[in-house]
Amino acid sequence: MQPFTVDDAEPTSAVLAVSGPPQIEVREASKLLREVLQLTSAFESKVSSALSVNRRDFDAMQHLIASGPLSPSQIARRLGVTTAAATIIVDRLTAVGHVTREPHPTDRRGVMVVPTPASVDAAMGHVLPLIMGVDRLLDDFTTTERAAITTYLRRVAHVYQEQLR
Amino acid sequence: MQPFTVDDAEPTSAVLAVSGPPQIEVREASKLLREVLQLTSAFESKVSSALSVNRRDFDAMQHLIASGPLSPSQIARRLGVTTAAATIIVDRLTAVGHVTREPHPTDRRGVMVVPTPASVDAAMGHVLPLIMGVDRLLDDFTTTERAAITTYLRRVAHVYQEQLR
DNA sequence: AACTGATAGTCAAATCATTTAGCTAAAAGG
DNA sequence: CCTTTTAGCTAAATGATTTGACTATCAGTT
Repeated sequence: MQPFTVDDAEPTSAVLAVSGPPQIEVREASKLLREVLQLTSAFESKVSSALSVNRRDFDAMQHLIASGPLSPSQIARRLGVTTAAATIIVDRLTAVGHVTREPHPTDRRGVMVVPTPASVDAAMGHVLPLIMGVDRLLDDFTTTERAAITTYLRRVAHVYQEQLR
Repeated sequence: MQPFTVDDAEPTSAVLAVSGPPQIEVREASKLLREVLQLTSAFESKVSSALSVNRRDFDAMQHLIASGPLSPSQIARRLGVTTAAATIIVDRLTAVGHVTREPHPTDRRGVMVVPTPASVDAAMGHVLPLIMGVDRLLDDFTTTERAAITTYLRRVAHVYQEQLR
């Protein structure tokens, strides 16, 4: 059995759906938000294998691309792993040429992990169409609609942050 | 160094931000969407450890809770792992009492993995406040605003699906 | 300048998670 | 029946992460 088939066109055998899912009723928008979450995960898996790295290493790459050079400890903090793990992640990324280790200019203990331009470009090639495609959607809405969408998302983020403490 | 600190109140040393992040300009909403994605991941990690399971096993639980009893192969398909991995996931979930293995009523090869009511309740206790908190946000918008939000999310999902082929 | 405590990065060994490959039993379709 | 497919499992191999060192450096005290 190989992993990663995304179908799930399961018959589900509606007859057997005794003790089925508990019915939590939420609105369309809430369901769609959840769906986008799932799709993101699938998308990132796809890009990861396109760049020949595992999900975790790609996650590190995303941070490096979004924020520029980071130290191994910063990477560790952002990914929620130990610094030992970060060392190994940087080892793997270095091995495939996605990053280089540069000496930290002022702290001689430190290391700066710098994404290579070629890899940034490669990653961008996969990710930009999505980012831009999503951003362009906003053009089809009126100013007030756009404002509502932004406010909604800001509040969603806020609810998440609340629940995170 | 322990994992999972969520702060990242890094000084970032604005001076050193030479070769900084490439500036891809997108609108507020797009950034917020990305932020919600990150927060979701943090939230799920938190709930996972509250339920004493790893992220993957919690992912399986989410599917079981959302869809009701599933076979190990269905779990494997949904998580994108091998059926061997699914066996082990179900082993671990069984060990901590989150699921039971029941014989499939009609297929004697098959197994139904059933989430235990207590664990469903426990998981719901963590997840429902978030789900409901997010869904309630919609009440503060007008009908047309709500429609815009829903349409936006539907289209976002669509763009993701496009990029997934 | 010399001490102390914290921080940065790494390594080796142990632990945990997943895949690969192979196996048995049962179902499904000629 | 007979063949092929499907479901689930196991054991061994591989991968990934943590734990617990250890060294070098930094930053603040005195």
